[in-house]
Amino acid sequence: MPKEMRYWLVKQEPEDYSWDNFAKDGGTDWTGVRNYQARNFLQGMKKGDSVFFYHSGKEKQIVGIAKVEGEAVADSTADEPGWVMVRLKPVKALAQPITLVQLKSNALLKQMLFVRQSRLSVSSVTQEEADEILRLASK
DNA sequence: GCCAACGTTGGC
DNA sequence: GCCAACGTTGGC
Repeated sequence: MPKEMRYWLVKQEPEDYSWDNFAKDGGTDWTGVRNYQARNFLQGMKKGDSVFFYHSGKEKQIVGIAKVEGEAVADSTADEPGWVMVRLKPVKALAQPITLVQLKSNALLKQMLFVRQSRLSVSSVTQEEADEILRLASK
């Protein structure tokens, strides 16, 4: 039975928590999501899924790939119940970061949910989009 | 620094 | 339940 591979994208201000911080930590609980749509995506994550790591703010580029280490659990940093966090582990930095400009100039990738909805901090990525990102990143 | 897009809040 | 006002986010 072929294993279904799923892809996601999380966004982070590098000034708050950069890929380098993440790589140094060797993994982190993705906490602090306080948006229902983003929360629903977090809840959809399954162990082994791949997660693109995007730097917002000045950089605006996808910089690395992470992996989901486990199912969503209650967010320990939340004041109210109902919010979740997911344990993520770094896999590798992209050989070539993919900038937002590149994404927007690509017919397929400019359709990405997170490109269309820039404020969404966690989003899903389709297999086709993931393939294209990985193709660009290995150039 | 500005502004568009979006989500949340609170008065009615 | 509607909607105006407000706050936040993030691209430009």
